[in-house]
Amino acid sequence: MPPAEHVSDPPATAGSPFDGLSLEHSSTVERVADELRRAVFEGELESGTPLREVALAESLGVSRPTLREALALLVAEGLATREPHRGVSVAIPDPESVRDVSTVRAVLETAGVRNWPHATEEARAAVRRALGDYEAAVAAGATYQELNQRHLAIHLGLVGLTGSPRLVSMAESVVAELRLVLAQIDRVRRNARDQAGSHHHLLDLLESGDIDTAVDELGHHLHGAEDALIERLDLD
Amino acid sequence: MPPAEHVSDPPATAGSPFDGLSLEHSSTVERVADELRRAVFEGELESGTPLREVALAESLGVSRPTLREALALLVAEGLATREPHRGVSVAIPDPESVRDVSTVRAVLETAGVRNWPHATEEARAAVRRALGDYEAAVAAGATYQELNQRHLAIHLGLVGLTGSPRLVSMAESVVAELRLVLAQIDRVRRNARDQAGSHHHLLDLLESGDIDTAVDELGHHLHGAEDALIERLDLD
DNA sequence: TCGCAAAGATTGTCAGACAATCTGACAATC
DNA sequence: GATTGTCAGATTGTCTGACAATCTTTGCGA
Repeated sequence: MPPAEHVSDPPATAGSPFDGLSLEHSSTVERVADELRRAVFEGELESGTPLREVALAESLGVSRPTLREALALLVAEGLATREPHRGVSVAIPDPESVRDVSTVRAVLETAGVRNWPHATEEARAAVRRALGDYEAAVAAGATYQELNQRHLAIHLGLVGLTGSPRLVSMAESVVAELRLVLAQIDRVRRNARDQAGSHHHLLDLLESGDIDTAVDELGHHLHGAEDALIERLDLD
Repeated sequence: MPPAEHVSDPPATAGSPFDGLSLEHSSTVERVADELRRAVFEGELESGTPLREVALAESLGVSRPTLREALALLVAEGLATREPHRGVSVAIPDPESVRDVSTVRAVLETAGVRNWPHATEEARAAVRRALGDYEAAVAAGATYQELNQRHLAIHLGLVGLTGSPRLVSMAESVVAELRLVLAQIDRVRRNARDQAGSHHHLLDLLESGDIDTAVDELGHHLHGAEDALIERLDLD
């Protein structure tokens, strides 16, 4: 939820003596939420698993109110669902929500791509960097989780082209839901397709200024991803 | 926050004997959050007002943990901000955030308008109804608050044309921020311009199938609103 | 007047408790 | 045999009270 804390880097070469200082958010509830997210994204918690308050609180060494706040965060992010007097459980992705998430991605990312000519150079550089990192990870044979994460980072970068913090924040939210879906799908067979080619093509189109074709390409890419996800989801 | 509860109506004529059953959500924290939102939207709480936990809890007759959960909701919605060890206070709208909210609105509402031809008839009817309600309120000389609310309902209806619950939910979030801004601006002089003409024109364009012109019209409308808001915000 | 230490206020977190509600099993009734 | 009523256990929703950490303000001395 913290919408991209750092913003203004120190003036390039200056190199303030304080660089690796982030002082982990001391908020206990944030740390608990992070741990829960991690567990969800890594597939340690299966969809539908009830998150019992007392057990979890004790297991994590925090009090129940603190854990409840963390759970509320997870619920707000769509990673878990709460039913009155029945507690919170890990969200169970259904085809309908996958379709909706894809719709949202299409709207947000298309807006970013269309804004490529007017985006800041920094935002454009971020997209190039994300693509480079992804390709490097592919070449290095990274884990499927890292590939998924870097892949999604590219798409977040596209939304970043809008220059709108709120749109990026919204994109982060749906991407989190997507990571949940991916984690569940890949719980057993953990494979992440190499999609570097498609993204590279998209970036080439943008660099050459052919925005309309880029939008089409993005649409196809997202549609394909949506179909693939739903198909695999239906197998369970 | 409840993202459109009802979804599947009973099969048309079937009509289960239980129709008007909604049994208000009894959750205390929800009721507290509702009350706080109301107070913010009605301008009873000025921007920057610190929301002291003990005082508020006592004043509302709830315990501090319960109030804290409600505050967390407000913060998540962007209606309030939390600073570590300094507590929660009513968000203070700055020009930058107004600009960002306008950007988000433009993206979401444009997506809806572009989808007009493919939207469900129900979604289209909702837009017509919202516009009708707004015009009726104008004619009846309703309060500025009701006018604002009905006006924003039209724009929510536009986003509804996408058929995406998540996009609508996101739109609701930014609209809430906008209501906060409006409440603060109109705290003293409470005037809401009559904008029925512009919206009617937009709907006419949609009905006639001239989507591109409608998108342009929407862009102008939003841009004008953004400028007007920022101008008035700077006066304070 | 300015800087600094002590006091007060406020938040972050915890522990324990109780009522309301859900779940499931079993008995009672039609 | 199926529906309904009842009960025990488990879990959540909420409250009370408390304590340490931190922020803000007051007051004092240079």
